Amino acid sequence: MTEATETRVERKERTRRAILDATLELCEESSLVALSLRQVAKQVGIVPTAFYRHFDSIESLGLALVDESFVSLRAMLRDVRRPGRPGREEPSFRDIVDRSVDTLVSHVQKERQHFNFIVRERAAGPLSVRAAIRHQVELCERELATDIARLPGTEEWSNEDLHVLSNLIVTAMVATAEDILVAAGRPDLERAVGERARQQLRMVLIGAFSWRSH
Amino acid sequence: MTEATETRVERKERTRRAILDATLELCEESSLVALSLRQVAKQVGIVPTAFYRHFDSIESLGLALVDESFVSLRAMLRDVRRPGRPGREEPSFRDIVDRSVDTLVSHVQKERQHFNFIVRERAAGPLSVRAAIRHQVELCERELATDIARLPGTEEWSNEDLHVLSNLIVTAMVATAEDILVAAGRPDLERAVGERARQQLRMVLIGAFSWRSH
DNA sequence: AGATTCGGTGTACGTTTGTACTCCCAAAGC
DNA sequence: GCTTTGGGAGTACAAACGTACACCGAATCT
Repeated sequence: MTEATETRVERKERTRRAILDATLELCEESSLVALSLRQVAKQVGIVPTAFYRHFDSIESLGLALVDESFVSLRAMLRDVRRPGRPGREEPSFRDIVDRSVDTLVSHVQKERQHFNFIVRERAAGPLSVRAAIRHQVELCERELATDIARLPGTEEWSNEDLHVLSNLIVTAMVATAEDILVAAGRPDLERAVGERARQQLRMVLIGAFSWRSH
Repeated sequence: MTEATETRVERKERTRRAILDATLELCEESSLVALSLRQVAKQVGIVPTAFYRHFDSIESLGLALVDESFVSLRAMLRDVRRPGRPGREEPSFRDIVDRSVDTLVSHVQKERQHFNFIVRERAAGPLSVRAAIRHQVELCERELATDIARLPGTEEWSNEDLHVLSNLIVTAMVATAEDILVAAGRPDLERAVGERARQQLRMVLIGAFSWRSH
């Protein structure tokens, strides 16, 4: 118990991780609802019934993966939000857009399995998993709305306006993430998707700001 | 053979329809990849092996449903595109947006199963089904791009610009369709989703047009 | 040192799965 | 009227499924 072997919980955690990883891998070409407990067990290298020591159903496994995936996604959002170089005064829209899209693209590539999982299960997972993902995405929209509210020129937008805009942006970014996943491995395609996302984001922001100012 | 009984092909077509309908119904809470041939057969009321008389796999059944769903969706697009009253000169952006969103909302409600199927299988279906849906959506984007190109003020946009915009619009409309499906049965929510889509579309159009004109 | 906890194993069960095979019989073709 | 055709029924089977149960052995606790 001193330092070398926390082996009991340690080992359990290792198997748990193996289950999560195996599931992410198997989900790359299928979906949670088409996944059997036995497939997961085989991939992990444990006997089927041992699965229950960690999760009591595929569905609760899915909920754990949602949590994990959004931890990773929120880390990305923090990266985007991190203010630019301290010397600079106000980063332009263009700077914000460029950094945001770059962060999204590289993060999706780095955490491909997590994004793949979310995109897939968001539409087709077990009901509770879908609900959990919808909820998390809504939280992201709210966060983005408060970020936008801090931008100069948005002082007198209503909450509803803010949310309409952030919903559109999140929607476009989710779609971009999907396209990056589809384009995976073809660097030219990936760059095209990123460039398109940049243009779209700029367009949306221009539209939002020039609309609000009548 | 005169008129009363085209019964041979007629009957076959009837069973085929029953299979398609049963699949759409079963897919409402699951997904093609989690669907078994036997479930479908039971729902239809035929013996499992009879399924093969009509499709040689769940996957090809899915492809048939994609075709069928997009026939329905294209009918909607024709409705949107149908020009306003002949007397009127130029319908305003606002008119176009309002009619488009209204058409989308009512059509999604009327063809709930088809849209549900597409939204679900687009992300989680068998690979070939996903590819088929992506292809059809791309066709819709191209159609929309040529529609936009006919609008006054877009004369010197590049093809790429047109496609970036139409991609954004289609993305937003797909997301709106998803939200309508989630909101199904709660009329106030449904109206809110429609209203949000209207605002977003207007925003996007304003952004696109004021961006292009420097 | 002895008792306990618990992650993992092995066996066993009743279901459900996809599919191969043979058979049936009414509509279609001759 | 006899033959052909083809959608559907029925039987059959090996494989994979979720899960219940008894069991094991090493890390943990007392």
